[in-house]
Amino acid sequence: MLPEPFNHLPDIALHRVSAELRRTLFRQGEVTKGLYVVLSGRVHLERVGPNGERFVIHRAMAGSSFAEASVFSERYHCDAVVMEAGEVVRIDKAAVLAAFANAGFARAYGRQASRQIQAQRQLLEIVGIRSAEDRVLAGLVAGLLDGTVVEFAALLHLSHEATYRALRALVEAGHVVNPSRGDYRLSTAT
Amino acid sequence: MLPEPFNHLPDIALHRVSAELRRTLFRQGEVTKGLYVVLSGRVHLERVGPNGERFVIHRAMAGSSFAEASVFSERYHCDAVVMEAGEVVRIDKAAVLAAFANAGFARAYGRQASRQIQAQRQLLEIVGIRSAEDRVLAGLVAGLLDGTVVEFAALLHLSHEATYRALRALVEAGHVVNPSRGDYRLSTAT
DNA sequence: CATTTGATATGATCTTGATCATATGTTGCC
DNA sequence: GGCAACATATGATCAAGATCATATCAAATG
Repeated sequence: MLPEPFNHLPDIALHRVSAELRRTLFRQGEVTKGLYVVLSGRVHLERVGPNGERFVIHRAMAGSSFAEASVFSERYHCDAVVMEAGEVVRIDKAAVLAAFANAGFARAYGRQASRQIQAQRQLLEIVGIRSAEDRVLAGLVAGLLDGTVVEFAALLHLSHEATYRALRALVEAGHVVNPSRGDYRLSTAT
Repeated sequence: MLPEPFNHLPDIALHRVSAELRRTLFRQGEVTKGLYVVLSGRVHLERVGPNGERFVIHRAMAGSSFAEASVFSERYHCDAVVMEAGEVVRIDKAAVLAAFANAGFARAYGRQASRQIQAQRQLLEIVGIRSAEDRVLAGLVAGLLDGTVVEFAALLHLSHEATYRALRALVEAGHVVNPSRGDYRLSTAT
């Protein structure tokens, strides 16, 4: 099943695409067909610099969509390369454009988009915090530590070593409690 | 005039709010009234930690909107504080929700939102690049240097000194040309 | 025109987090 | 049980960028 809001769309608009490792799904400059949803695997969006340098613009993981903006533009502005084989679905741009006439779809789209924007803004502010300790604390307040510390560290753009040390320092400062190995949470007291 | 897509909305939905310095427009936990557009001045969204630490979640500048997600939720999840006096407009959530029934508004919203998401994803990837030189180069490729170098540096979460040095190094390496003081652009040749 | 403000630019120093290394704990698997 | 893979955890070293300092240049202001 597709994630919101794309589950509102008719099946006719969906196309399973083969996503074997290293395959390029579309290239910068090509005419847009639509957006994509990653059901499993990973896809990188890359932009090519004037001298051929490749920059990763986005890493799409299972459950997320990419190239949403292509629905509103003529040409893709980056390349999409499969970094881990999996299932990927393409959704026709015409179908999405048409679906905006449906208020249910439109609201679902708006809800998803505004939440994502909010989350990204927050993350951008957090990764902008210089001090590892402050950054980790902000990440905790934002509720970003739900999986492993390693994942949390990657999200914060910190090495996991620095993250462990910051967590330890926060525990010693009394801001965080560490009830058991690998379990960190904000201390409610003081 | 309001920025897209909010210029599609009827005037009745708009309310000018007084935005003098330090004023709090809404607080975490309050019932949502709607989203806001900053016409001039600056507004910070702040989240308060369990021990009263304040974290900036977002800095809304002239021409941008904030609290868009409040349209889809019951309560504000952060505080909004005016950091620089200016003109701020509130837009009723009911009006926005209703406007999604209008395909023109819905598409305009979708276009704006998807572009913003794309831009933020790209910025998140760029600020995640450790090396100052690579980060600056990626920023240049992304076309982020349109204003001053100081603004560019802030966007990249780099000190402006480090940014100037990276630009100098890129010029010396032949990746960037510096035709005149303060003017940097990617070199097209080799 | 003199002054102020902010951007550009670069040098010197120092702090901090990246990196490398190592050890233990936990989980799943055959 | 033994092994592999990975998360947790912490120590040591080092490089890179932050910070502080200083100078020049440009534009705006009175």
